[in-house]
Amino acid sequence: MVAQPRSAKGLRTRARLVEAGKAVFERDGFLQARITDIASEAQVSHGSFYHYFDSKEALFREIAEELEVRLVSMDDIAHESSTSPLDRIRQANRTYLEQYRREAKLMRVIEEVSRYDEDVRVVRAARDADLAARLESSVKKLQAQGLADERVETRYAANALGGMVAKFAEMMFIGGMTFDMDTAVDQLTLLWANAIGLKS
Amino acid sequence: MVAQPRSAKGLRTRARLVEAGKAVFERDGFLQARITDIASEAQVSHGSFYHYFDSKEALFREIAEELEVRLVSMDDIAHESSTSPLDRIRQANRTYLEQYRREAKLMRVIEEVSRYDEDVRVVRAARDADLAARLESSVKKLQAQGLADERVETRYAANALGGMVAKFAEMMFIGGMTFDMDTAVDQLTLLWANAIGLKS
Amino acid sequence: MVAQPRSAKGLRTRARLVEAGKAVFERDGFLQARITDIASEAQVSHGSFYHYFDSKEALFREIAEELEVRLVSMDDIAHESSTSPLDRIRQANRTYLEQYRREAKLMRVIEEVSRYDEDVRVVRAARDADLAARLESSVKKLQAQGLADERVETRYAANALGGMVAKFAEMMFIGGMTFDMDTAVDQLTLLWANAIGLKS
Amino acid sequence: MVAQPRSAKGLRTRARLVEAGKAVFERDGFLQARITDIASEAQVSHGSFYHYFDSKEALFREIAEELEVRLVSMDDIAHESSTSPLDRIRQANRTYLEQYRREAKLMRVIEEVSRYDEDVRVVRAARDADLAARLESSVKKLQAQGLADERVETRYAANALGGMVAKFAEMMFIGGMTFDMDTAVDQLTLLWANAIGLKS
DNA sequence: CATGAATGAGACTTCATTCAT
DNA sequence: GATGAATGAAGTCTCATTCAT
Repeated sequence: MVAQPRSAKGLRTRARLVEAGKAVFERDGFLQARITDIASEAQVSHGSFYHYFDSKEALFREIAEELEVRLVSMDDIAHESSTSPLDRIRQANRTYLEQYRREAKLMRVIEEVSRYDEDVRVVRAARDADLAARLESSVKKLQAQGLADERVETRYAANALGGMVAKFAEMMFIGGMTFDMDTAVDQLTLLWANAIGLKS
Repeated sequence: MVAQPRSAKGLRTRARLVEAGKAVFERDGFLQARITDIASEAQVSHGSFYHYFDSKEALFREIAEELEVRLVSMDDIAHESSTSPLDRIRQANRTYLEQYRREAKLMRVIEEVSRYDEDVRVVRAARDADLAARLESSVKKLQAQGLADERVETRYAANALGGMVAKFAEMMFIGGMTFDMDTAVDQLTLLWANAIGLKS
Repeated sequence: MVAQPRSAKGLRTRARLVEAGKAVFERDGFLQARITDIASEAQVSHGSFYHYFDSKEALFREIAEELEVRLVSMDDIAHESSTSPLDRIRQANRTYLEQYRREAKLMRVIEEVSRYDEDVRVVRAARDADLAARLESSVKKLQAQGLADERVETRYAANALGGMVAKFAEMMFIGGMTFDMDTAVDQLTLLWANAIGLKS
Repeated sequence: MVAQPRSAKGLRTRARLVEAGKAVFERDGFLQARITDIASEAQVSHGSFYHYFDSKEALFREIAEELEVRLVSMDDIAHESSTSPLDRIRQANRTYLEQYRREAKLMRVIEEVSRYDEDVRVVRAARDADLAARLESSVKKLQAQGLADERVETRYAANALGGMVAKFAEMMFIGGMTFDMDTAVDQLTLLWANAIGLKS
């Protein structure tokens, strides 16, 4: 049973623990991270951790959720500024890769934890689902306008192409494979546009 | 350091441990699996495990490698029986999905472990790299024949499209999303062929 | 060291803590009861507890003492209104059982704590001793009047018979054994009167 | 999950742990006893404890059960050698007090733990119930032979008088009150015989 | 008087691995 | 080859109590 901080000081301490958690998780991974390390990184006693969080899992879930929320909301912003279909796709791909790069270390841990923590898996999957839903409606619109291949099943395509970008980002920023950012954006955009048969 | 079994009995015991390991890893995941469980599943005393394997990791690596070898070799076989480029792509996609389905439980654990065990990650990545390499040479050939979009950078495309299929399989067989197998094969093939601008 | 409250407000807060303590101890037992729970039950901050009590033990001792005082003092009242020796015994037994029933939950905890807190054990034993002392003088008087068995050693009898009633109450109200109240009073009285050879 | 020892050595180690547990529990009480102390008393490593017992509670339950079994079975033996009703009562009382004295330290801890461990409470209560049942049938028989007060309800009397002896033993051997053994036996026997109106 | 943040001692428990038989 | 007893490092978590505000 954890307490919500009721004072400014408590709020600050809690925030320090979140920051410390991020740093330690990024550095050591989830399993290797010890409560003790997180506490001392945050300059609080070991027991104070348990004022604010029930467990290591609870802290990680909060960090993961916060990241997911941030990524999705930034996605939204990105979309508004686009114009032509091709530009929108390019913009979305660039945004995705750049965000992934910025949070690559944490993404690596999220990918790890999502394999054995159901809560994190759900949060993680929600972002993919959200992305896929938007892609799907976008492809549908293009088909309706006669601008995309009619044979493409939108649900399959959205998940496949969304997965393609996600996996590519993972290979690029976590897997250690070397790709050039601009080329990556261009190529993913080209493959995507081709795949759905986008007519410029 | 473990001894290679020299007697038929030792060989059988070792094989039983591998089978037991597969069963327990599939059931409990890597972290939850305990040596004790594996040993008793194999009807072997707890201590005997260490006659044959250095550690839990060592056993898992062997199981993972064995699976990867099997998957890649089946891939090869699949390829020989194909004819037209489109059929070859279709056949490759179908084979991939079917193999993944067959070994989904173990694949899940491999995905898990590859996040924190470097050895497993390398093995896991090797398969993707192998697949990508073949895809790359295949796309190159098609471009040379004027049958594929010249703008496509083969290395990027191979990794992106290989990743697309891999990720789709994961969503389908581990992530719990519902897709129809035949439709999945068709759609992945369509997207792929479109993506590289395959001219029939 | 704690301060005695000097203000009416402090007095009320202290009383609330005592009430809350009783409730929580009755509900959770002594070991399971946490200061936090008692404080929040009393609508007081966690830290305020230590304004009024040195420790969980100190609070419990106060509660236990207050209860013991109540039981004993009510005993006295009961005695004054009795007439014949048999009636007095009956009345004492009934009073004891009824008081025990009323405070059964707390008695349970007192029995628990008296096993590992010397102070509580002393308080608890004092009541038995007090009761036994009165019983002893009562039996002595009866012997002097030729109304009770001369062979009975008053100190042994007082403790044995007092213990009999105490233990019976515990079995009945804490141990979960089913006895009828009126029958219990009658039987304990009969056994008691017989035991000391009371001549009516 | 604990292992049953399968070798003579294991059997010995387990027995050592039980002995060590008894010693430490008697010395420190249940709450103060630490696994570490029990293990080092038994000259085994801390972790070895968990080969044989799930927890401190599990070990204590075994010790308590073993004692109860021993007490009840010794009771049986005692009964066979008696002759007249009065002698049988005297013999039973003496046996009870002597056994209690012999195991007083452990009885103290059992009384303690039975207040917060349901399993121990049940085991503890079973002995009282067993004793009460035998007393009851004994009183019934005497009533049938016209040798005991007809007004006595056997179930109430059995529990009350059984409780009397039990409580007296506790006061005498745990509570620190000073009583002479022979006098105690005589007086309890006298009170008991009187209480049920035993006609010699 | 009241608050609640901070502390840290202290114990439990798990399980991979070693080793004597 | 096989057994299973023994080890002990390592880390989690609880909660009574203190103290600055």
